[in-house]
Amino acid sequence: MTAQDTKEKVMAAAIKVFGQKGFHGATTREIAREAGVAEGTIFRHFKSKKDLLVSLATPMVVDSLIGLIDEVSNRSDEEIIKAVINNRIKIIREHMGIVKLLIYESVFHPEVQEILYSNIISKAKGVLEKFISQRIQQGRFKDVDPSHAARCLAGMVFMMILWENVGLDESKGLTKDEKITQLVDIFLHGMTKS
Amino acid sequence: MTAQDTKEKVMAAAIKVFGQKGFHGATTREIAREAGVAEGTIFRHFKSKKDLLVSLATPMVVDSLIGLIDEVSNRSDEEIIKAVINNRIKIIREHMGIVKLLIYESVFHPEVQEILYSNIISKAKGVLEKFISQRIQQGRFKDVDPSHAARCLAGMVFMMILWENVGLDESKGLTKDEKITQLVDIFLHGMTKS
Amino acid sequence: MTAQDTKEKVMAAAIKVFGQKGFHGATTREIAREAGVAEGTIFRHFKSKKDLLVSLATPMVVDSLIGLIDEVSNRSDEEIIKAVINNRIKIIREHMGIVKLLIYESVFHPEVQEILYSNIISKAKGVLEKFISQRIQQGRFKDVDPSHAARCLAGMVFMMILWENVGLDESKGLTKDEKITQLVDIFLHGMTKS
Amino acid sequence: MTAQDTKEKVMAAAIKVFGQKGFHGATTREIAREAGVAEGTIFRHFKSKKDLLVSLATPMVVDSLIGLIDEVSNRSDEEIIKAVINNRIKIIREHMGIVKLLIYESVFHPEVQEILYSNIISKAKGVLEKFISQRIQQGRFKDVDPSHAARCLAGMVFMMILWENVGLDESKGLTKDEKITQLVDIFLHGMTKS
DNA sequence: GATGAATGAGACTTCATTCAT
DNA sequence: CATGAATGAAGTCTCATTCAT
Repeated sequence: MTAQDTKEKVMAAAIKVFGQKGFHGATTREIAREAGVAEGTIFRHFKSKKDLLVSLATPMVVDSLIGLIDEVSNRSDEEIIKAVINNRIKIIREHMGIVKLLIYESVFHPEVQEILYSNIISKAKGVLEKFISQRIQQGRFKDVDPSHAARCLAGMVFMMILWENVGLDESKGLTKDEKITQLVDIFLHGMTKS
Repeated sequence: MTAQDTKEKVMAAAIKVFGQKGFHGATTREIAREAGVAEGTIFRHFKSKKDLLVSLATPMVVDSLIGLIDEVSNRSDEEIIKAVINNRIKIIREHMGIVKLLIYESVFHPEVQEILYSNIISKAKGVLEKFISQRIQQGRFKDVDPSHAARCLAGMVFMMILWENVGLDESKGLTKDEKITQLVDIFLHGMTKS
Repeated sequence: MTAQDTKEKVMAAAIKVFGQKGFHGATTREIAREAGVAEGTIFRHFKSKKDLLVSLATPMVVDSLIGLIDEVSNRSDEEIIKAVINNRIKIIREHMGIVKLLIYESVFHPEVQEILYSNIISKAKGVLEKFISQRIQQGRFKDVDPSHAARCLAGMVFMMILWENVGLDESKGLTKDEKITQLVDIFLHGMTKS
Repeated sequence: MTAQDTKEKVMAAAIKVFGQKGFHGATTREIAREAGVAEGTIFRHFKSKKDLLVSLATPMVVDSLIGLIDEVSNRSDEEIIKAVINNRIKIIREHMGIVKLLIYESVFHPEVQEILYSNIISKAKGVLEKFISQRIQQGRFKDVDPSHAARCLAGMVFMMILWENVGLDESKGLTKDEKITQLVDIFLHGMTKS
């Protein structure tokens, strides 16, 4: 077992326990137990509990977010946006624990917010923004603020996931796919009947 | 100074301190100091720190949410939705401390989530849903799931506010009003140029 | 409602609550509630919680303990001792709450011990001692230390009651009367078969 | 210094401080100071203050109580009973602090009562009961309830110790040995002169 | 005299962090 | 490097007692 292995075991355990209990709710004891190491070992690899939290925001989710648009750029708007959304949803679902955690803690820990924003959100938003800007320049989208529009779309998606995750989602009729289809349709063509 | 006054002072202080530090980050000592009472006094009025948190979710925001739709029902869709959104934003901005608090704490405290949902969200969503359902029946909106559509709109608004509040909002050009206008336009007519 | 009434209500409540929870386990709040008065009222009548405890040891049980021997002095030893025991048991049962309380608190509160001893026990023991001394002088009892003998008898009775009260008394066969009969028989004639 | 050593130091300190002040009267701070450890250390070894109390009832007194009768079984009744009593007295005197404590707390903590009864009292009483039963079967003791008789003897002894311990024992004349002799004599042959 | 809200010292307990092994 | 016992500051909460009404 190398030192790096130990470090990764601790980080994996931290994601799990932080994700379930939040930063303050989690104890180093529980993280250590989950990782199968002694409590002291954590502090060999991370200066403090907070340092451990911050370290989680850096490399993890980021890498799978990029290099998506190009592969699909010759399809229809609807297909592209759906692909982006599906990719995002997949990532968020896979990493729900840490995503919830980072969002939550970012409110109270500015450094987490900073990392969250610059590493994850700005990149994700950039992908959408670039796409929207293109379409506006091509005259195919209305002349709205691309950043604002990207956030509108992100907001719809995010709330959809939030709602599912809350366990209070009573919209019985729609499958996940139908929800995404309707959502994209609203974004592209609005609610008003032509 | 009546007992009720004291209780309210404590609640006001709790909103402030919880809002700044989060539930775990806040200490009863600081809340007491902020309220100008002894620490023990808090526990005359609230069984525990958590009870204090939960009590904040109950009466506060809820009451100003209702009785809005009827007054404006003979205006255009755009005006109605804008009115709803503006009303909601005003309320959220006024109570930003507690709203942030409740949303964030609801992630780790199921009872807060429950209260938040049943007291605040479900009512707010109901207003929108009813309106959307009407329009669908009148054949003026597409036949989407009203609950889902309402959540899409709410998501856009919510993320807009979130973004403003995070202090990372770099969208230079748009005033708040313009943002709402664009947002409602996207919701009603979509991104695609006719 | 006179001041004296209030004081007595508080004392009665204190006997009950102290008896159930012990001195430290009882709270003035609960005593006040049990007495149907405000918490502050207790301190109008008693300097402190401990003062309330001590006040309970003084007048209550004492008075019914005396004036017994003379009335029965021309009966048999067995009858006399049984009469004394039954009288004592009756009193203890009637006042079980406070008796338990005083005995137990006397372990950690010397002043309660002092009061318990001088007001209650010494008088009760005196009755037995005087009787035993008489019998020794008459040559009908062995020449043992009367005080010691009295304590032996008291110990037997006391443990019998204690045992009953603990709820772990598994001696199925014997009625209370038979137990007393056997006990007195042991005291008077011993275990050894003639 | 092993973990076990620390645990034992804490238990020893707890016996001392609980014994002096009672469960509620003792503070974990004082126990820690007495044990020479930090307050937090107590809670590494015991879940709570009450857990510490309960742990004291388990192993301590019990082990020295057994294996006594057999060694002396070919002596006279008087010698046997005296041996039992002396053994018991020795143990109780050695552990007076904890014995007082457990008796006291057992009144208010049912789990302590349970432990006290099943671990200590039932075993001690069993020794006596078995002996008395034997004698009854052999026709050497009267046909009384052995359990009841054992409690009578125990009551005499217990009150004798209690009295000594109270510091109010004014029986000047008798040595401890004489007291035991008289006590056993009363139990075996009663008060009545043959 | 009675009330009960307020007090604040101090109780028990948790937990991130250190350090000798 | 890893361990885990020990630490002690800091947290929540209790409760006897006071005092303005």
